[in-house]
Amino acid sequence: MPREVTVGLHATIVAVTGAEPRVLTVSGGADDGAPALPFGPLDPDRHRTLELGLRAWVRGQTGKDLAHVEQLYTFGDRDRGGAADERARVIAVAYLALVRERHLAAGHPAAWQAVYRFLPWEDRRGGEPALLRDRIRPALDAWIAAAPAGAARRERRGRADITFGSGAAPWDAERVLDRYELLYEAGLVAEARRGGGPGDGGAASDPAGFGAPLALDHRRILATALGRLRGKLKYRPLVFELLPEAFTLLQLQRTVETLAGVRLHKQNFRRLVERGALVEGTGRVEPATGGRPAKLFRFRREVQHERPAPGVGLPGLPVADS
Amino acid sequence: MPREVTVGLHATIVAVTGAEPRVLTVSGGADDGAPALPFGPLDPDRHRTLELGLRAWVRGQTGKDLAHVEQLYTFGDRDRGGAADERARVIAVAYLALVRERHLAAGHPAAWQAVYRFLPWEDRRGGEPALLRDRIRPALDAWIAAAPAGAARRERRGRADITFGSGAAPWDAERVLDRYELLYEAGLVAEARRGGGPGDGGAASDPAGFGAPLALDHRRILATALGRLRGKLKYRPLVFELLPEAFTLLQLQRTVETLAGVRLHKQNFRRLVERGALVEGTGRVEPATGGRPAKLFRFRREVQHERPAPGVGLPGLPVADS
DNA sequence: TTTGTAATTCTCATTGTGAGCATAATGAAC
DNA sequence: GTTCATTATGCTCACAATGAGAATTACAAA
Repeated sequence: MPREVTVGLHATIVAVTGAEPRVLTVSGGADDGAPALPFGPLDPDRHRTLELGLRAWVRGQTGKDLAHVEQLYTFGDRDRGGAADERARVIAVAYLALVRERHLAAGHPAAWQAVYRFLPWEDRRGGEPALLRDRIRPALDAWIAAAPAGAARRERRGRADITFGSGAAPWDAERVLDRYELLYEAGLVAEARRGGGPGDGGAASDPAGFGAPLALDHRRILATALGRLRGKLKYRPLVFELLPEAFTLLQLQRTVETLAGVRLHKQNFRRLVERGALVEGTGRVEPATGGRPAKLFRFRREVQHERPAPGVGLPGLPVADS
Repeated sequence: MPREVTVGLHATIVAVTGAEPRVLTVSGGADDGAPALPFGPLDPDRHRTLELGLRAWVRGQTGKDLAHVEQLYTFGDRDRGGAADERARVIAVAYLALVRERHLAAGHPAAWQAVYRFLPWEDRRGGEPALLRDRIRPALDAWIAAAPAGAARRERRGRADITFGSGAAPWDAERVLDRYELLYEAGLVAEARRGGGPGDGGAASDPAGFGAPLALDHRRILATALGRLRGKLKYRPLVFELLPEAFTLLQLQRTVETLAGVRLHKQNFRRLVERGALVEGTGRVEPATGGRPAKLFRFRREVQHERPAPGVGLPGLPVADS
């Protein structure tokens, strides 16, 4: 008898609070202790569309309506990081959702976690993190050297240079998934060492320094989500889904930086925002945040119907603030 | 008893021949006569991954191995353009595949069709097509005028301007899906008028001038594929999957133009290709194609490991050849 | 030889991007 | 009450990328 197929709707729900991007996780019910992304099964009888199905169970679990929702990717490997299920084949349709508040309905097993706990090498706001220099690059060098000399080794070297940046190639903030997959192939993230045995390398802490693991292939999904989010910031006004109604330009910039994982040049950032006519002043000012009071702005929703790609442009290179 | 879920793997197989992008279709087995994209069901027992499943049945059907394959989107609406199936909920995972040859194993019900038969407004190589000026824009104007005056109408106007271009917004070649969906909402494509009755508006010809329909939601899938392909051309060297081993720069340019649906400035195009070090000379020349003989080039596969985004840049604006 | 068609080389103006200087407006420290 | 730290805001400059086109070269066919 053929196995059945079930469809799981996975949500990567992202908010930004305290200058950190955070993701909603539930305590992992899987075979290891790692937290998991929340998900609900598709009810083929009740959910008219996949997205509506997702919204329905998220509302049921957290009492919140999702603002921005977009489909990310469909994962369907037979053994998605856990033990293969003998009874049913599980297909995971992953979504990215953005929410403003981090408030949760009380009594839920869900919790907000800093995204960079799971992908620490992605946060370069303070320059290249020591983790990258001291641990990841050496480990990658070893992985490269482990390949037979010649084309195979050059291939590994090239991939590492492109994904993690090097002299020639800068650092492409969007290649989040490429980087995670490279670390996975090199056997450096805990998930790669999970043979299927319970508790095998799946510690929720991060002793090795290569980021805390998530259940099954959920860290891959999170990497997909962060990469997509970073890419889309450039040409869609997504940041505003994460900000309060009124905000200062510095808040806006910090939120973008937080997601992009790099610092931006303040004056140029403002030039872009103004040129794009993305915001309009409210007339009010934010009472002193430590310096000269900042004007408060609100998002001009009309831009979406005015210009083709109204995003908060990320520059090519990460640039330090002056 | 809950309905079962089955997963279909849909392939948008694209090749470029005779200065036209073509897509592989099969004669529609659905409730109308429109052709369909080929697809095969996921076998949960035999296919280890979704992509392997797709490759397996494509190989079985056409005897060909796919070169480039990427996942596009997962469609799961209950009523995906056809009559709702009472027994099973069908989820469609759509893929884009690129192939070089258009040769088909003999005796197959598949056929290559020009992509622009289904999306005629997307081909602007000869300037804005008359279809757009004479039929689509007037029809859209009527649709806009049909909305209650005020915000609703401005919203429709804005969407039409952005997706189909206007004075302010140029023409964004990548917004293929947006355009199709707008035409669908405005009730202008045949699929939108299919109530479910057989033969209802599903004629394979194109009397109304809004493109030939495909079965179910397959034209939506095709639009997704073309949009993705156009976008990815810019930062990935995908064109070369569609070209022979050796080619002239004009062949390369024509292939890009064919997919992008716009003419490009020859000199600038060559500058981009050279600057990107995407190709290398073979030393041979193409014996006269009508003028001065052209050097033959081959793709430098190494670039993929050298630079982060080695694409054949599409310019922002469509520019006539000089 | 003339003509048509491409291939190839160069210029040039305009715009966009990365960086940095200078000035203004606050609250907190002394 | 002056100084200082901190942030907002305005302006300039160099340089790279882009869009457009002139000019020149190489070949086949008429």
